[in-house]
Amino acid sequence: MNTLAEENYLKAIYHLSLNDLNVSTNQIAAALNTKAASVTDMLKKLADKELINYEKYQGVTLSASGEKIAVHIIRKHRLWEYFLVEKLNFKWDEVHEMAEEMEHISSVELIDRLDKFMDYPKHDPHGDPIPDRDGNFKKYELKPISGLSVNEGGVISGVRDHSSSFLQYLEKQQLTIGKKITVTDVIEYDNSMILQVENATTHISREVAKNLLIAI
Amino acid sequence: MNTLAEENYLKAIYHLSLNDLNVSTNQIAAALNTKAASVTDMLKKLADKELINYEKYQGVTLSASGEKIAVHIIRKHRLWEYFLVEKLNFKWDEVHEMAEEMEHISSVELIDRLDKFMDYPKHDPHGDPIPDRDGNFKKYELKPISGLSVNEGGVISGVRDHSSSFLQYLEKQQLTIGKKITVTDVIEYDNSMILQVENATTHISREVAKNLLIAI
DNA sequence: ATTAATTTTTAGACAAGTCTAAAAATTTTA
DNA sequence: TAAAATTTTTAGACTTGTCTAAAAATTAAT
Repeated sequence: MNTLAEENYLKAIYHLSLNDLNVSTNQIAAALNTKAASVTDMLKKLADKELINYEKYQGVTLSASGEKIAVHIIRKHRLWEYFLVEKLNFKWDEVHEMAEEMEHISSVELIDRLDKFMDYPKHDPHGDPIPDRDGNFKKYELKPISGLSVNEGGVISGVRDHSSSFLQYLEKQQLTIGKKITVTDVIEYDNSMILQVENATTHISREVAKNLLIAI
Repeated sequence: MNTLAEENYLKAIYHLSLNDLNVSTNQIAAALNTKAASVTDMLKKLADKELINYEKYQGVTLSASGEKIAVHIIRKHRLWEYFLVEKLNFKWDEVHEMAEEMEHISSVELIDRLDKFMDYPKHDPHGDPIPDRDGNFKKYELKPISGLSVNEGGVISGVRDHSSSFLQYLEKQQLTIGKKITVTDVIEYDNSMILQVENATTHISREVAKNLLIAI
């Protein structure tokens, strides 16, 4: 088995790999709130275990086995988040920290039974897809609302910022997963947007629009 | 917060304290599968934090705050065990190791909601009482079957050995929590016992009888 | 009541994971 | 394309929790 620290590094590298093919030491340090020197030390260990492909100064990618572990951790994280919201009635902005701890519970059988208990949910409370026990999940495309023009719209299906302050803001504006929105106006000056959300109208900044995703 | 190692020491000291007023270094080392020297080191740290009362060579007791932490960990352990058996359909002999990991999840709110979700169970799958959120629970008396004479009996309410081999054996003999038993014979030679268990008859060794508990 | 056996503590070492400060490599800029 | 800025790595140190070996304290035995 891998240590807690190793699991957190693999997960961070996985997430960063979605944006950049090669992940840099500094990116990892920022994501894990640690120092570049510490990251270099850990990268050597992960490379020794063949969980990453690492060449000095060139950044890293996950190996097949490293990615498998990362995806399994993400599966656990998202299933526990679903459990916390659907069974224990937490709000979507309250569950991330708890799931950060729970994702390290090791039993595979446990997580498979939890999956079955909840009837194999496909997405977590933030719209992120939940990998199945083999690590497969649709990496289906989402795009930020910021790319839409007037009269375009779609169904809110995910977020790029998982911070509780952002999620609380969305909740208050009724901008939650599954809601249908249409862009009614784009303010040229600051690129903010007026949205029609079911019966209501909301004005959101470009910053918010960039972090709010709809299905393509 | 306390580290994983600290939590495990507090829990071990709590369990050992049920049998002996003062817990020795060697007892702790045996319980945690570690060396006496390591235990001494940790006892100093716990004493610095005022979680235990410790005087060199004299063994330890938990302080009020140490006991509170230990009981809370036990609460979490037993609630997770209940969850695993009642919601995820694990067997009573399969859940201990998983609960050993889950008991360290820190959120108090999570465990209180889990408690509510399961409708405030009073006992875990092995008959051990579950402390409430304030740490209160009936330390009601159980006694081993080995102390019974012919024609005496009671309801199976707990076990002293939580090993999966023992639990599997009991399961096979139908000697599970809630079953009513009566001693029909005691073999003088080896102190083994013949039990009437509902419609069946079973012959158990003294070793088993000492680890199987009934309500007084 | 000494000696012997056992238990517990101390001393010194090691692995994991982190840090700061400085050196080396890479990238950017002029 | 050489100097400047940035990024990454190395070197050495610190903390936590563990270990072995040896010393000290306690308990048991003759």
